[in-house]
Amino acid sequence: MRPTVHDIAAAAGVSLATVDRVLNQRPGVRGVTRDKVEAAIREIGYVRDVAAANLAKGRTYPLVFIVPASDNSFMHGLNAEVRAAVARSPVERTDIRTVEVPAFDPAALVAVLDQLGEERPAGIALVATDSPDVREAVDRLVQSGIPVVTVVSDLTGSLRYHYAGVDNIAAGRTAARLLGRFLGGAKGDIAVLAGSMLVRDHRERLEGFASLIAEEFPDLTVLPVIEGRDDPDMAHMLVADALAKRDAIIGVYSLGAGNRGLIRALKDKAADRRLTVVAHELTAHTRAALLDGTIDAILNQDAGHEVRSAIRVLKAKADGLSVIDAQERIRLDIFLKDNLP
Amino acid sequence: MRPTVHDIAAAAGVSLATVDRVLNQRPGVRGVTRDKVEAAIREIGYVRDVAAANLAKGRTYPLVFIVPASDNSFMHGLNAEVRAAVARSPVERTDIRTVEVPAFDPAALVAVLDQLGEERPAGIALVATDSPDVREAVDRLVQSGIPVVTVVSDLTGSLRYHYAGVDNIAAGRTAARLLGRFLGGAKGDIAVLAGSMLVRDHRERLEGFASLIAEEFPDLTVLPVIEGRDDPDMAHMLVADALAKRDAIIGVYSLGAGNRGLIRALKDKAADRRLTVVAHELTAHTRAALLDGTIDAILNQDAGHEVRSAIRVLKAKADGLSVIDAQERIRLDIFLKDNLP
DNA sequence: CTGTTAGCGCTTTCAC
DNA sequence: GTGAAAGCGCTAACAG
Repeated sequence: MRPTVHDIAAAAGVSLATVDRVLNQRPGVRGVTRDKVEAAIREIGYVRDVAAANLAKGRTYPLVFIVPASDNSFMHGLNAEVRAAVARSPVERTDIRTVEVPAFDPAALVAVLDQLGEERPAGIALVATDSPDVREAVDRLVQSGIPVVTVVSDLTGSLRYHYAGVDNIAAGRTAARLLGRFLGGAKGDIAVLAGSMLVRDHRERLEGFASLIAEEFPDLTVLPVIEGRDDPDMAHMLVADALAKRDAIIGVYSLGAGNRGLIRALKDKAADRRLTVVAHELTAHTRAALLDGTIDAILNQDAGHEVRSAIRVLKAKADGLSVIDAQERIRLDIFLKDNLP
Repeated sequence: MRPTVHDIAAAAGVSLATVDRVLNQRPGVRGVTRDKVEAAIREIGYVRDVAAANLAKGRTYPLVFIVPASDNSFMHGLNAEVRAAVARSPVERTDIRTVEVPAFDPAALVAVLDQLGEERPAGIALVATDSPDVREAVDRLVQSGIPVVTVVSDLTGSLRYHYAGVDNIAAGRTAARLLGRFLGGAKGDIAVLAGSMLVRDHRERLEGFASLIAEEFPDLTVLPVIEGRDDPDMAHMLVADALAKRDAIIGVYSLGAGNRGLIRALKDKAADRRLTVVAHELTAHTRAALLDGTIDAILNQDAGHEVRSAIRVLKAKADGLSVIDAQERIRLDIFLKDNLP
């Protein structure tokens, strides 16, 4: 049988209450007593039973998920995953609420964050829009004792506790190598479609992509980025336009969302020429396009994993527990036609 | 506040003990009473607090992990992950023991399985060697009430409860497409290195690989498979031999373990010719080879994920709980130089 | 500062 | 068949 608080109490010659105070670093214990108890804990090899502790506390953790109100499949998927987590929350002693904010709008995000500072939930997860104001708002929250984790897009330089998302520079580089190798030494232009350079994930993907192309595929030219604001219609228009104007385009890298529009534009052109295409985010649309050959490879981040990970990390933090690092690493999935889930 | 057993008892006008009997489908309750309680449970929307239940039961789950005693990095890694799980087990109310069996030896595996039938652990995870005897031994266990899950290599047609591993046919097809596209339409032979055709995972990878090459890359010829028994030295010898004999080899697919030997053979030949290589399993050796350009892509299964998943599934089964399917899907990781963890 | 006591939600004797 | 009561390991009032 594992040692319990009773064993510690007996070994240290104190009461349960005192053991509990030491265990939870609560005040009201003399230094000597504390030392005695701590020694007993160590000698006896005690490990706290978190389940029992949580049962006794009867506490549930109010968590808040802030997600952008973007009308694209990726964000819909992310929302669905958060809802699934909400459905599971009674079992997990969490009480999750979601808040929608306009996409790419730092001011709106700051307003929500500041308001949450009043509410004081046990933790906050957000898809960060990268701006100094947001960074400051997050830092205020953290300093007031509310742990914050970023999901999908990070906020480096801030005090956020954790980032549940992929390494976007690596993602860009991976896309570049895939595109370069699939093109097999051909010479030509590459069109890049992004959502907005305001979010860090998109900026980083572009950066990684451009640098690897420059380093290893000098015959390829990366054209100026097209910003489609993750909006299908806008993406369609801009890509169609680019393809019409530029005959030298032999490949496309779509690093944001709104791929529905991209795919439409590619199909319009299908008769004219065969492009090699790498896109981000597996959705119903990109999946179909991968299967029918319009897209050659899809890079993906598992939104479900990101949401579950963010929650696990926030909960562990609240419980003062550690997590399994490997389990919280969000990997970059590469999907070809053959390994779709 | 969530409804508890007390609420059910009150609503149904019975005692806690009776509610508990109904909840755990134990005998000793009249049909009428049972119905009354079940109605109350339904109306009140009760969900059992598993943590509390487990606390009261004080039960821990004895689980057994059977792993092959293969001397290659992948199996070492798998072993390490099992040990890590063992280290975590006090916290998770599991009591995990590992048993080593000789690799590719159905008889030895059967002996161990039969012996475990006596011991009656709460669940068994094994890396299956595919043979009718093993299948029967597993079926005997399952029929005697011990849930069994397969890890890494499956045992289809058996009564195993779950498989924690990748889809190996898809893995083979993915390797084929990657190799085919990287080779960019070249004509030549492809050497295939496997461990043994006795394990299902290797057979399936080969099958997927050969079929996709045949379908989509008719200019490539898949040579008869080389069986290196996942042994570095044996692999080295056989591959070196094949490369020396066959000048038309332009690509290599290594679908098993023992890549240390393969890499050595490839490096010996490095001066002569540039091969395109896809290998399975990310280890210190394959990682280095990917970075230095000896290997072009690595397909991987996350052993840590497999082990954790097997345990979660077994535990959930023992607790009568359900799992999050997406979380238990073991994906095929594709690593290029740029997205290594 | 320290100890006593009564639970958290569930299971499990042991009576009736 | 059914119920009362004790207890799993921990926390939280409330006394002293």
